[in-house]
Amino acid sequence: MSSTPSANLLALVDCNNFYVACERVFNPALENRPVVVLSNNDGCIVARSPEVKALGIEMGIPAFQIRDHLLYNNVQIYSSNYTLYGDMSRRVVLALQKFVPAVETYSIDESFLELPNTSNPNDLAHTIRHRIRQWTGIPVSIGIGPTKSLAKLANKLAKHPEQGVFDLTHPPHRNQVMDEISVSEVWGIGPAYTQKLHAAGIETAYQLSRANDRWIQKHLTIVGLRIAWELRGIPCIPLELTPPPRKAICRSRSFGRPITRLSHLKQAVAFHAASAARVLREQGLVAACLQVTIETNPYVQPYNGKSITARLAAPTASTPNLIQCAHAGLKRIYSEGDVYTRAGILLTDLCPENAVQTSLFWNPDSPRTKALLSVVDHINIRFGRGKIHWASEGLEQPWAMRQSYRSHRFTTCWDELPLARASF
DNA sequence: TCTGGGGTCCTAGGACCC
DNA sequence: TCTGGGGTCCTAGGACCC
Repeated sequence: MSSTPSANLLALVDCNNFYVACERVFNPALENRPVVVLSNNDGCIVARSPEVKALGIEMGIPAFQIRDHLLYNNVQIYSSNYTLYGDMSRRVVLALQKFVPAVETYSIDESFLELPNTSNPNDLAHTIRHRIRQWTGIPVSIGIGPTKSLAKLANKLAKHPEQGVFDLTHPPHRNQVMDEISVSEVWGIGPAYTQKLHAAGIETAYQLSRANDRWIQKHLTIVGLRIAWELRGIPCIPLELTPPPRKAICRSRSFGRPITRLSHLKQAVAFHAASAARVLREQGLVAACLQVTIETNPYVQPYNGKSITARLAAPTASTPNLIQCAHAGLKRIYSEGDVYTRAGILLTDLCPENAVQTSLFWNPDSPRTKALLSVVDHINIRFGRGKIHWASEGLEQPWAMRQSYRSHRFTTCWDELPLARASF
């Protein structure tokens, strides 16, 4: 991991209502109309346009609970289209790199930038904001501060209409502003910490920054202490310009409909194992440990969730090996009669492929196996994911997730390019 | 009556993020 | 009928060792 001390000012660039913004880029008729994007399986609301927020529809609520409300208000509904959002996110980051060399991609819709000493940070932020909109179609807000936590807080204020950029660099102004902000708005302070802080009479971000270090560490651990220092303007969370090595790869999904048969669970588990194995190979990693999880509906009693962890005979990135291991685990935790709604795979104990001690007698990823997997990966990259897959992933896939309202993969799929019509 | 003490490693669970 | 998914970090406590 390479990290640089944040001596310079930092900016947090956050895409506004990112998933909705991506849909609007390719469908301008959605501008000024209420739009929501649903989670996988069309379950919950995960992105809302400002018009939807104005209707009082909260983030994260199950779509079925407000179906009538959505219909009545003519809200446009989209299934999540991560292929599209991932590609748009990549374009935004590329655009940011045109302005600043030090960019940390923090999430699909947020990046931290280290601002050059020489520039006027506010002018630069306004320029970046304007250009990102022009080049990608995505509106962004930018918060500026001497630490990541302050840049995050500034970004919240930049989200206010007509604002766009907000600067929390200068202490007297900063403290005054922080005293108006609830402590629950601070990055890293969730519901549990908020409750503890309120019980101690700490209500605002400013009060947290002034609280006693020993008290903070005792009740909010070292994590809370770092946040408090950051609010004082002392950098404790470094900018990470190269992503730290992955520690785990998880693939897990609710089913489109409940299933009971072992054969269907085997398909789903093979599908997840194949997907996780593909990520391993993309990143040049192998896994030594695999966990399989299956669950019944947690909202219906009796709930039954089971998982089992197995150590692989040797670290591997081979899809057939991982599927075999996952199936062996699945057989041990499956119980007939249960109605399952979800399955998942977790790969841990990851290490770089070239750092593995090979066995004299058995190497699961032999040159022959690697060549086969490489061909499979190349075909799927060239002709589209899933063009060929392992037979054990199944053909019918009755458990596949619901995606009733997905837009086209406009930027990554030849068959789904946007159409433009011209009339003369 | 009375049962050491210190270190390391691992895991589960809690808390947080987007 | 219908309730997301993928991560990280930290701590406490148990197991184990000498």
